[in-house]
Amino acid sequence: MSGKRAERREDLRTRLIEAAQARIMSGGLANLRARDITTDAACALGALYTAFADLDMLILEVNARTLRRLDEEMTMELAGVASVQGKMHLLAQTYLNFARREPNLWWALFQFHMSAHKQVPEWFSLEQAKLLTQIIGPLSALQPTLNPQQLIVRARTLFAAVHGIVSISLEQRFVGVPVETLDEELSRFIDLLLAGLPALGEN
Amino acid sequence: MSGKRAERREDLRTRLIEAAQARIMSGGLANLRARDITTDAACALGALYTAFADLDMLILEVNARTLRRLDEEMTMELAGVASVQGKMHLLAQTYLNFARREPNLWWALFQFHMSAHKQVPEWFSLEQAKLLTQIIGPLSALQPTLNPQQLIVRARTLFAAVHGIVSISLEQRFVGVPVETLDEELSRFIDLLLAGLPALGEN
DNA sequence: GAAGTATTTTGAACGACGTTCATAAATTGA
DNA sequence: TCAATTTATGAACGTCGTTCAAAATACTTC
Repeated sequence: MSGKRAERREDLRTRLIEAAQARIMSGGLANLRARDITTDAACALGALYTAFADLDMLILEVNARTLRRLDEEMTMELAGVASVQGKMHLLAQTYLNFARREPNLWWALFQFHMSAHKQVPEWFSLEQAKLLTQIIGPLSALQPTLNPQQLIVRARTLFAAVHGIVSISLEQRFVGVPVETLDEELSRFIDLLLAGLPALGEN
Repeated sequence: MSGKRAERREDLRTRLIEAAQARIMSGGLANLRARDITTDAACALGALYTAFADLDMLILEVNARTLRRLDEEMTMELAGVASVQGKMHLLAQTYLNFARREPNLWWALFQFHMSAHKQVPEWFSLEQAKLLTQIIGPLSALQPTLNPQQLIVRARTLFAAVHGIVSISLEQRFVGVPVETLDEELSRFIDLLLAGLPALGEN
């Protein structure tokens, strides 16, 4: 029976992913070690390379999980909200809260770059695209003249702006800037976007 | 004569910084190797650690140079511009152009995180703060009711937003989003900010 | 169920990395 | 000139991701 084989193999993959996730969560991507992961997952060092092509691919799986959880959380939060303004505020706040609650896993999403010339798998790109879809919903109401392609570009721009604000604040890159007022500052920023986006017209 | 000593020491530091800068420029921070740097600088491997505490401190020197050049470029570009709107547009465009022209050096500014529990030196934080100052100038005209501390926070927010847009676009994190229209998209975004900031009032 | 074959698991070994340090070379002061 | 002191050197160390021959396990056939 080859089902047993696949089952054991899948179990190993799951253990490795969960061990890696726990390690990233507690120590950050920079302190992730193949030997620690395999020890935690109770398997040999070499076993990692029977389940994944290399450490990068394992990290990518953890990142995919993180993206999925972020996406689910946004879907949950957005469920009971009717107004476009409320949705936009909630998307930004949920993003900020997620980053604050799980900073290391969130950081891993962006610290990670595919090494050498290996391509990011398509399934991961699709996972990323789902995040943009969350924004496109309310955005299309604010800028109804944009076509689908323009909506994607605009959604990416808005996501990037919010992400930049959240990330530069959380990593405390600039000294002497308080991190406590970030919620308020981000909310003001969304207000600014909400006020300005309709005026952008067909662009 | 101890002047000779200091002179030779400073010469070594300069050679190492320039070698590291060239290596980062051509291969990115991820492919920077201590052995490559010392070979290029025509000194022994151990010499690096007589001139700098470790590789991180050398990278920090390169990043400081990059920050200075970016700051100088913005000062130059802003020289002949009178209108607040023009200044804001120019700051964003200059930032984008710099990132496009020297992507690896620009990336190194943000990829780099001080390892372990070592603190970023004060002289580097001051160099970073100068970037914000460029924004505070025109910003204070747009929001004259903000006090100096509020201006710093707001300037950081605007910088972070623009940086997020530039970085996520340039690293092409989201597939299927064209990078050609980035200038136009960024300019629209600045328009949005310029239209909305005065309306934010005293916040 | 035993024997033979195929698959999987293992961890020692490899090469590359940042960093250190005993030693060699160079410089200084008398 | 020569001893004292400072500086430069690169072999060696510990750690990392990754590989691979060998051992262990699973499967097939009789």
